[in-house]
Amino acid sequence: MANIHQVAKYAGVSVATVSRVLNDQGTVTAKTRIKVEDAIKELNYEPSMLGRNLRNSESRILLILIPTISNPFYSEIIKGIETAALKHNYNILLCETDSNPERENIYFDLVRKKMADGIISMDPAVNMETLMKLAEHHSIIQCSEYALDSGIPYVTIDNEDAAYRAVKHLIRIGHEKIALINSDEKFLYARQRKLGYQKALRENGIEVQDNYMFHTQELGFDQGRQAMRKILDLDDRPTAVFTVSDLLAIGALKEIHQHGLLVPNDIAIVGFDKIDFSNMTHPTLTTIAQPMYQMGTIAANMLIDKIKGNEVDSIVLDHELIIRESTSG
Amino acid sequence: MANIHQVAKYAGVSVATVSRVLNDQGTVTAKTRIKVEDAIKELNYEPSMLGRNLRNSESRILLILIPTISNPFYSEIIKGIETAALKHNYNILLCETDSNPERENIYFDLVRKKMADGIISMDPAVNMETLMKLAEHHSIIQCSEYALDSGIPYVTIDNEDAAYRAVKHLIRIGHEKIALINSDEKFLYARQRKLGYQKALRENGIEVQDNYMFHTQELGFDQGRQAMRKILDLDDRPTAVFTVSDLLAIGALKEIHQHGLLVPNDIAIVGFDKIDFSNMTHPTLTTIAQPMYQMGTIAANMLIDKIKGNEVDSIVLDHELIIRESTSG
DNA sequence: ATCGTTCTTGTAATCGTTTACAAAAACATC
DNA sequence: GATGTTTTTGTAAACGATTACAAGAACGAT
Repeated sequence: MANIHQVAKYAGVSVATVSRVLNDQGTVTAKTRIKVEDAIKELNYEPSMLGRNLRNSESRILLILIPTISNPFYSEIIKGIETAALKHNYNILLCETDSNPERENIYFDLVRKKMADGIISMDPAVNMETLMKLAEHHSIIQCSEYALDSGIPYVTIDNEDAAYRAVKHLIRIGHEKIALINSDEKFLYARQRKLGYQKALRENGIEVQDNYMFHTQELGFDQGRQAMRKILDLDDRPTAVFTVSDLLAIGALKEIHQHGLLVPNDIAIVGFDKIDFSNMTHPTLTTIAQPMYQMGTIAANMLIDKIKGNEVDSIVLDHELIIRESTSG
Repeated sequence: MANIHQVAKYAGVSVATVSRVLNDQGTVTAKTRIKVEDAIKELNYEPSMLGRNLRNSESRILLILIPTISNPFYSEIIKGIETAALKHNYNILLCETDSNPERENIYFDLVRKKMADGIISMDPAVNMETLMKLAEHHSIIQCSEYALDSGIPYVTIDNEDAAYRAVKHLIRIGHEKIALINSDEKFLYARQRKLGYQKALRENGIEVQDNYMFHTQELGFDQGRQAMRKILDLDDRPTAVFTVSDLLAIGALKEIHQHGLLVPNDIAIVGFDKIDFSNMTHPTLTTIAQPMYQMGTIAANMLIDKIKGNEVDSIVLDHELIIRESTSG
C-alpha cells in the first residue's frame, strides 16, 4: 500500500501539497491538483486513518454503552445514533456491558486510551462514580437513563408524566385495581415511573397498595412472566397491569394466556417503549411511545457538539400514549 | 494528558524502558520497573492507542456489516462476535447498511483506510464484486449468508437440509398443502431453503405448486403479513406454511389471527432462526434453531486468525428443529 | 586488574499524516 | 526590468507509541 510520500514523489510534488488536495484546503493550482489526483489513482492510494488520527489526536469513534443489544428499545436508539454519527464522519463502537462492571471497565479504558472520542451511556447500571470522573476529561452524554446531579448532559423523556398518563388511561376506561410491574428502584426511571403510577391512582381516589407493586431484576420477557404469575396468584386479582417495558408486558401477556384468561377482557395491559414487537403480539399492546430514533440522533449530535468543545444542554423529549388492543375492552 | 516521554523523564529512564514495562516484554529490573510504574501512576498516564496503532499498523477493530440491527437474529450473532473479539483485544464497529450501497461503501472505506482490520459480512445484499476485490488485500469472513465461489471463508448452516427437515415435519404431522414464504431468490439462502422445501415435498409424492410459493423483499413482520394475506386468499388454501424467518412467521401468525383462524388448528406455521421472540408469541413458534451466538464467536475467531495471516477453513454448523405450539395440533 | 558474558538500558528511526513557517513562483505596478 | 504583493509550493517538526541496534553495567572467571 502506498503512502503519502510515494504519492508525492510520483506526482512530483511535496507531501504537503498531497495533503492539501486530500483535504481540500489551502490553495492548489488546477494543474498540480490533477497531477496529484492522477498519482493517487495510479498508485491506488488510500490515506491511512491511523496516521491522520494520531496527528489530529482523535479517533472519530463514538462509544455506545448499552446493557444488552437484545432489547429492541436500544436497537432503535442505536439506529438514530449511527445515522447522526455518520453524517459527521463518526463511527460507533458498540459496547454491551451486560451490566458487568468488568466489561464496563474495558470500554471505559477505550476512551482513556483515545480509542474513542466520547461516550453515549445508556446503561442504567453504569457505575456513576467512574462515569463522573471520566466526564472530567472526556465528552459524555447520558441517553434515556441518567443521573440528574452528575452534571453530565442527558436526553430523556418525562418518565413520571408518561407513567401517569398510562395509568390514567387505565383508570379512565374503568379500572381501579391496577398493578405495577416495575424494575429495580435503584434506577431513576423506575422511581420516576412509580411516582407517576402513584400520582394517577391518588388523584383518582384509589389507594396505592404495596402488594400491587412488583419489581424485577431485568426488563425481559421471563421477568414479565414471573411477575405476572405472582399477580395472578393474588387473592384480590387486579384487572389491569402497567409494566415499565414492552418486554415485561409481553411476558405478562403470555402468562395471562397460559392461564386461560383473555386480554383485555379479563386483564388489561399497558407496556412502555413502543418497540416494534408491541405491534406484533395478539392482542397488540397499548404502550408509551418513546421517540427512540430521535433520542439517538439527538444524543449523537449532543456528543459531537461536546467533543467540539461546545456547551450542551440536556433535553427532555415528548412521549405519547399509543392506545391499542390490550386496553380496548 | 501525559505521554510516554514525560513518563520516561519523570521516572528517569528512556522511553524504550517505559514501553517495555507497558508491554511486559524485554527485560527490566524490578527496581526500574517500580520507578516506571510509580511515574505512570503519578502522572495518571494512559498509553494512547493512536500512537500504538500507527506504529503497529493495526486498529484492533473489526467491522461488522449487517443489513439491520432490528432483526434479533443479528443481535444474537453480534453478541457472540463481541465476546470473542474482546477476548482477543479487538473491538467491534457496528455497521448497518440498510442494504444501501452508499452506506456499504462508507464502511468499506473504513477498512481501506485502515480504520478496521477486517470485516465480518452478514449482509445478504452486499455487493459481492466489491467484497471480493476488497478480500484481495484485506481479511474478510462471511457469516450466515455467503457466496460459495467468492473464495472468502464463511460460517453458516446447511440451509437446504434445515428447510427440508422443517417441511418434512409438517408432512409427518399430516399436512400436504404446504405453502412457502421465501425471501428474494437472489439470496443464496433463499434458493437453498426453497430446494429443501421442494425436496421434502417431492420425496413424499406431493406436487410442488408455483402458486404456493411466495417471495418477499425483506424478512420483516409486515412482509409476513402481506404474504399471508395472499395465501389466505387462495382458492385451495394451504393448511401449513413454512417461512424462512421467524419475523415473517410472526407476521403470518398475526394475519391468520386477524382473519379469525387458529394456529395450528386451521393453519400450522414453521419459522426459521429461533429468535427470542419466537417463544413469546401465542402460540409459540416451531422453528429452526440456528446456533447464532456460536456462529458469532466462530466468525470472530476466524477473522482474527485470518488477520494474523493464517489460512482459515469455512465451517458449516448444525441446526435443529424446535417443535413448539404452532405445529402441535 | 583484565577479559568475556550476560543482562539491562538508551538512542534514534519508524509508522503516515497535518500544518506552521519559509521559500519560491507568479503576477501586477510603475 | 525592478519592486512589491499575492498565490502556490516545499521543508521539517510534530502527534505518541514500538523496536533494531548499540552501548553500558554487572558479574564471574582467570
